[in-house]
Amino acid sequence: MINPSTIIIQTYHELLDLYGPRGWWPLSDYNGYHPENYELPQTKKQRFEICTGAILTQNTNWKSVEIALKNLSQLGALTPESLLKLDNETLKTAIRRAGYYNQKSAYLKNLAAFFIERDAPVPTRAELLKLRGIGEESADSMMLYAFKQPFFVVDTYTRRIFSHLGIVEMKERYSSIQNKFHTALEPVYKENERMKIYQEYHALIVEHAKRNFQGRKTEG
DNA sequence: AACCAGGACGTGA
DNA sequence: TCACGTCATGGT
Repeated sequence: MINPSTIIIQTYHELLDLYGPRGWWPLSDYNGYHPENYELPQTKKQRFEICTGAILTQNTNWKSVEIALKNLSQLGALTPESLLKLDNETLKTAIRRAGYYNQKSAYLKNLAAFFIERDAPVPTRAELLKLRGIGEESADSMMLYAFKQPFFVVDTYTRRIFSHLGIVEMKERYSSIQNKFHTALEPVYKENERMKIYQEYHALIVEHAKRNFQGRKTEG
């Protein structure tokens, strides 16, 4: 029987050797990615941009999200307060390229209202999950990249790659897969390091999937 | 020309 | 709980 923890740890090092640090999450203030700078984000505005991107990128190409974010930025609407003031048609037009603009426009306003009402700097995962439009993956992306909390992000690429490696199943429960990664990596890294490892690992998985699975459905 | 992109939600079984 | 349809635009 394969030991999931061994596979998870080995694969992390292999991907890191292959691609190097990725510098997620991209921020417009830094002209995109920022490899080996784990001090970001530093402002509420940057955290809001990350959470906005997390919603816009749901089942959507990141290139399209960049265009939508740029449109919002040009409207000066990349803060919770300013985005909330946009009328819905303007907001929908700005994010049109990212698809699902009817739902996502509503999701973004909910998100903005949450950012304004909440005074504490770090929300809980459960609080994020209560918001419409934020499921488990988006919540973890926000916790990990916007709020620097140690939650490993499980996406479809993770399912594909590690089902191919024989340690998860495609339709396995999200929490079950996440637990395998947490269980594997918790004993190896201190809590302070864990956040960085989870940030890099998810980014490396996406990078690897983009290069190897994009445009074809065969895999090696 | 089908298929996919850094998913989430509502519904009916 | 599970399977399936829906949401929408653009690139390959």
